[in-house]
Amino acid sequence: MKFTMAEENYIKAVYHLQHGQEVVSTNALSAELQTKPASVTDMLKKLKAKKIINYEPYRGVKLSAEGKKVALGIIRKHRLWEYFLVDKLQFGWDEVHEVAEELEHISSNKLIDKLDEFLGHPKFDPHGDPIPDSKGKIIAQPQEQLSRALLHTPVEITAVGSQSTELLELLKHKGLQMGTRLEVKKVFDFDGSLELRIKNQQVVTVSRELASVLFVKSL
Amino acid sequence: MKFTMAEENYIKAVYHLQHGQEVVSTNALSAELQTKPASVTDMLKKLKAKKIINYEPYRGVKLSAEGKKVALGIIRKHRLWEYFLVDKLQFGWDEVHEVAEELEHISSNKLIDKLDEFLGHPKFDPHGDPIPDSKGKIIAQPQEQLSRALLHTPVEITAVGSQSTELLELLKHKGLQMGTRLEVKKVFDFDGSLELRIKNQQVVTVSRELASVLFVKSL
DNA sequence: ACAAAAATTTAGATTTGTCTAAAAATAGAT
DNA sequence: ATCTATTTTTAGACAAATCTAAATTTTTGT
Ligand SMILES: [Mn+2]
Ligand SMILES: [Mn+2]
Ligand SMILES: [Mn+2]
Ligand SMILES: [Mn+2]
Repeated sequence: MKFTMAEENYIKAVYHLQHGQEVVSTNALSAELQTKPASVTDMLKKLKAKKIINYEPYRGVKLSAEGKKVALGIIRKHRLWEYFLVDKLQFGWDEVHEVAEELEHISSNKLIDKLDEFLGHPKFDPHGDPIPDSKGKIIAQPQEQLSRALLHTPVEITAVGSQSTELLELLKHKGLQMGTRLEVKKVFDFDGSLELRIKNQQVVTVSRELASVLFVKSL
Repeated sequence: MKFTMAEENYIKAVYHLQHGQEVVSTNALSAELQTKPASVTDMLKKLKAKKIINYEPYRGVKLSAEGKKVALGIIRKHRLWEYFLVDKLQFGWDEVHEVAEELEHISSNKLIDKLDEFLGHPKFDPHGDPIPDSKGKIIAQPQEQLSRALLHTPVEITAVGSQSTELLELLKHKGLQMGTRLEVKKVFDFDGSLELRIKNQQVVTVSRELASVLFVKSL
């Protein structure tokens, strides 16, 4: 089945918001997509008619099996294009999300499979998020939040929990990026802020908010 | 100024149809874009309001200076993406037009300039058409039709005058492509068909219609 | 259990891009 | 010069995606 750009953006948003949640609310979609709740309701009816979502009025929404497949296809495109932009075109990892937001809607499947091959079948995008394969299989990575990491234990940043320019600007300023190695020196109970030592470098302080959207793995 | 996908497709169509012609007719646009003449009229009013075209009812349409700039920007994107698909992703030159038709609408200028650099600033697309530079400058290639080439004179195919699958299928079958060297052995007055000797290879016959959309340069 | 608050849906309108059918203008032929 | 055929525009309608305002349903707090 074919989908419009608007439909694809809704499908992807339901997928992202569904993580952890049982069902996704109209308001959550409205906030995510920057549209009014009334517009969301209209689209949910349409996607229900296409059997992409399970939806009952006032009861929230979930992707159908078919809907999950479609979502993973869009996410695959999004992340492969992001990888391309950073790896081949030398974009900064904080500049690619907007562009990929458009590129993910190019319809050709042949294109995306050839791109995948050209890039060497990358497993993770520049933000550390796993890239689904052509069958829609995705690596479920056990994500450990930096805010829960053990003290004095070397870890490496493997993913960030948001693509907002604001977050990426802050990370760049603090000298943090994908693959940065560090350890937590101290956690302050008053505000939840953390003091980190970046491998062989300076000590930086990060807020509770920041530490909760940074994911790490132990080394 | 920003343009919708539909607007961009109209602007590009006017540019292409304008070649040679003084003005472009509503019907010509209707045929090129596969829409009804009434729809074309509506869009022409909109583009006139945006000062992209010069248009008077019943008098035909021409691009304004601004419109030409916009058209060249879209064509630049289209041809760079075609080059990328053939050169980096190993697409056949007959498979890229449809995909580029979508990719040309990705808005980021930074993307297209970085792509240009990545590709090594190519001057011609896979069909032999010149690629405008970032300022909109385009090489005006003196195109010599094969149907007008001198007998027994070695020439090289430099461009094809259409992107239709039908044409490209025929060329593939005859063993003709960009850069193929050949000479015209004979022209038959009855139907305008030509007998060609492909460099160091077999002799093939091509119709008048085919010879008129193949462009060559003398060697 | 019920009233108030919050969330969601419905109703009706708008924009964009398209269509069909009918009217108007232009071009072509005698 | 006039009639006819062709081209083009206008008028009115429709689907997609959005909005605002109002109605409805669900949730929450006492
Ligand atoms: Mn998108
Ligand atoms: Mn990403
Ligand atoms: Mn196009
Ligand atoms: Mn081309």
